[in-house]
This record gives sequence, structure tokens and C-alpha cells, in this order.
Amino acid sequence: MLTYPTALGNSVRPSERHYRPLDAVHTTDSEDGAGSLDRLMHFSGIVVSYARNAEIFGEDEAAESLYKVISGTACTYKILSDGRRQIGEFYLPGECFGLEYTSKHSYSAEAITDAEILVVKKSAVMALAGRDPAVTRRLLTLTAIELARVQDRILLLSKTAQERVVGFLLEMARRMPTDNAIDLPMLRQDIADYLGLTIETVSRTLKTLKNHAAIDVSTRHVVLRNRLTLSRMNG
Amino acid sequence: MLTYPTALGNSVRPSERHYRPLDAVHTTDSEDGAGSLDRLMHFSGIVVSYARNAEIFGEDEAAESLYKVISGTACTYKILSDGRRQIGEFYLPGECFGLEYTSKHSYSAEAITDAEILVVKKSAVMALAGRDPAVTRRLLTLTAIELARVQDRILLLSKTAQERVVGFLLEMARRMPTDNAIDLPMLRQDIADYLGLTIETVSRTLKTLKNHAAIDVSTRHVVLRNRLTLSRMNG
DNA sequence: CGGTCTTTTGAAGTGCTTCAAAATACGTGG
DNA sequence: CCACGTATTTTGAAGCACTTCAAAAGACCG
Repeated sequence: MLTYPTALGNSVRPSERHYRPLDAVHTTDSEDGAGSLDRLMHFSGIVVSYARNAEIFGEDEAAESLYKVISGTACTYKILSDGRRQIGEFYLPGECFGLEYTSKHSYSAEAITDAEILVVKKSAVMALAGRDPAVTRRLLTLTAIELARVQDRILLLSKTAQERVVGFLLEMARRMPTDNAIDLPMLRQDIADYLGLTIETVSRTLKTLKNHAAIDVSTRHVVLRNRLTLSRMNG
Repeated sequence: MLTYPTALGNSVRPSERHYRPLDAVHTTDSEDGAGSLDRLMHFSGIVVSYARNAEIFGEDEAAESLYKVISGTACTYKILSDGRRQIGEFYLPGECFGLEYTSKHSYSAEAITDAEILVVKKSAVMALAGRDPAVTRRLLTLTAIELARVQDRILLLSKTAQERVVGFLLEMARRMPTDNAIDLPMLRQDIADYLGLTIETVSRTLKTLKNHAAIDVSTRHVVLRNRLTLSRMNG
């Protein structure tokens, strides 16, 4: 897998795809500290542009920062000893990752499209958290949301190939601004590595769904045609 | 599956198995609020005894309490529409569960052996957290640890049956007080539902490991004979 | 000791993977 | 803007790991 050079610094280079405008991100003040944390991130963070396939951080590196996707898509992953790659999660614009509380990262992260990522030192976040309890509460909320999401993935991974693919599509549709249309930022191989399937199985399953008139699918675009059918297929 | 009657109240009925003495639990004061939270739980919580297979809470019930295992073993689980059960996690003495930040539980919990569970109202925890920021930090730490554990499970579930069983045994050994001897509190069916396998595959895989002199295994007891072999089998 | 629950074992079936290759999409230089 | 080379996706056929179904063996409890 090629690794493209990484552009560092506060540059604001246009990226390939924008899924959600930044101003759609939740920035209002609330008792869970969303406002304070969000303001801190945008104030003390720097925007870093990553080319497609560029590594954002590596496993076992010091975990010093929090990350928020501005544009493009990132993912976390681990390489197993047999060479297979398991993708932990995809991160779309507005979503945060790097919420680990160990000193080293336990997985790697990379940009799967050209992407702009807001990078904030954890030390800055922790300093603010010391002054503003709402920030700690916000971090707790974000971590709990991530936990719930990962627990859902465990359910997904215990299902059949068709249920996994359907679950993936429904989840992506939920997280995208458009209702039934999905612009897939990732390759079939990424989907396969996310769902614990092979690329061939993903391809064949999408075709089956298309043949059952449940979806329309082209290389990078999916339209959910029949949510009722899909929900029934979702186990 | 039978559901046994649940004994409610502050009773202290002896339970089947004790894996770790309570005083081995981390109770020292520290900057992450472990001490404050722990004292609160033991001060304002009540100990409830559950018989084997008794439900501790059900999916969609209001999530009003935090739980800490005193003795015995509990697990969280979800029933899929096809009737299969996916176990989310096992909880051994000293471990906490119910760390959800939604108003309703998104999974069920039950005692898989007779068990004593310390039950604490979230409202009490949150009240303390409002006065003592260290408690919120402690909750954040506990949630982050749970998150890391679930992320590891995702890796486990993307592996072969043998790797899953080996990973399960190594993980259980790590969490038990004894080094290489494991007293399994759960049935083969529970292990199967945890690993996303069938009971037959679990049984056959344990036999294979035994035949390779990697473990000794009887119904409820496992001894890790050769950790090097096991580690190599762990993917 | 008898009944029930649990685990093991065997044999056949199947869903996903693997291997191989064709078809299609994509990016780039001419 | 087209043509070419590369990357990605699709399709086909065979293999295999795990499941399913069935039944025997063993463990547990009153």
C-alpha cells in the first residue's frame, strides 16, 4: 500500500470531498461542555492536510493529540500478524478520534481520502478540563458515544455477510447529511476490512442487494431504494 | 433459557465462586478519583444477590444505576432477531458495568453464576461528580478502559475460531488472580456466544489445543501449559 | 441412584474465502 | 480531450472452516 507524502502545518488545501459543512457541527454551549471543548479545539488546534493514504499516527506512537475531521474521511486500523487489516472505525467530517487514555496509541490512523484534520494537543485539552469541569463531562460523553458505537460493531460482526453490508450501509446513511444517497469515501477493500469480509464478498453482496432492488450501486455511490427490505435484511 | 428467582435487598448470601478478594480491588486515592468513586459506591450502594441466570437489568429499561461485581460473574448480552445471543462482556469480581450515558440500557445483563453485585444510583454518582471533578475523571478513565477492551474484542472477532478461543483464554488468565489456572465461571455456550462461534466449535477447538499440549482442560478448569505456543496461535 | 443439564463427538451441509482472470474506473501525459 | 497504464472492482470456480443436525457420553444435583 502506497504512502503519500504528508503536508504538515496550518495549510488549508482543498480536499477531494466535503460531506458536511463545518457549520453543521454541534457548536452550541451546553451543560455537557460541548461548547467549551469545541471552541478550544478550533482555537488551539491546527488544521493539517493529509493526502489520501497518508498516516495520521501510528500504533505505539505517543498519543499526544485529539483529532477532529474537518473535511475528507479518516480511519483507524490495526494490522494483524497474518497481514490482514482490521479497520476500527471511519471518521467523517465533524467526528473526533484519538480518544484514548493510554500514553501510546493502540492502533494507527490514516486519511482514506485527502483530508483536513484539526489536531489539538491533549495537554491543552486537559489543562482546560482542569479549569472547566464541563469539558471533562464532554470528553466522557464523547467516549461513551464511541463505546456505544463499538459495541454495536460487535453485534454487526456476529452476523452474516449480507447483514454486515446492510448494517454498514444503514449506518453510513445515518451519518451522512443526505438521506438515502451515500457517497462512499472508501474503497471496497476498506469496507471489507471494516466488516471482516473479503473484497469479493462485499462486491457480490452489493450486487445481490441491487438485484433484489434494495439499493442502487455504482463504484462510489449508493442509493438506498427500499429501507424496509434493508431493515428486514439487517437481522 | 430458565430464569431463576432474584433475591433482592441487602442480603449477603454466599455465592458459588470467589475469584478475587474484594480488598484486592484498587481503592487508594489518586488524581483520577478512584478513591472517591469507590468510597461512594461502597457507602451509598447496596449489595444485591442474584441467583445464576437471574436478570440484573433488561434492554430498554431505564439505566439508573452503576454496578460492581463483589462475587461471582455477570455478563451483558443482546439477543439478535434470529434468536442468537451475543455476549458483550463478562464481568469478574472488582469490575464495573453499566457505564452507559444514555437513559435506557442498550443491552441486558445477567448473573452467570450466583453473584453479589454492588448497585449504586447514577444520580448519587453524578451528584458526587458535580462536587468532585476527580470522580468525573475516574468515570472517564473507566469508560476509556472499557472502550479499549471492546476495541480489542473487534480484533478478536475478525480472527479464526482457534485464535478466538486462544485469545479468550489468555484474556481470562490475565484477569484472574491465578497465573495459568483458570476456573471458568461460564458454560461453553456462554463462551460460544461471547466469541461468535457455536458450542461445538468451542468444544472441538479446546480439544485441539489440548491435543497440541498447549492446555489442560476439564469442564470448568483450564491450565495454560504452553504460553509460547498459545501466543503463536493468537494471530 | 435417577433425571436433567451440559459437553463431546460424528457426519453432512453451506457460506465465505481463496485463487485466477476479465472488466471497469481512474489518473496522467501527450 | 483522448490514449494508455495502473488501480480497483467484478465475476467465476474450487476449497475449506465453521455450522447444523443428531446422538452419545459425561457432569451435576436432589
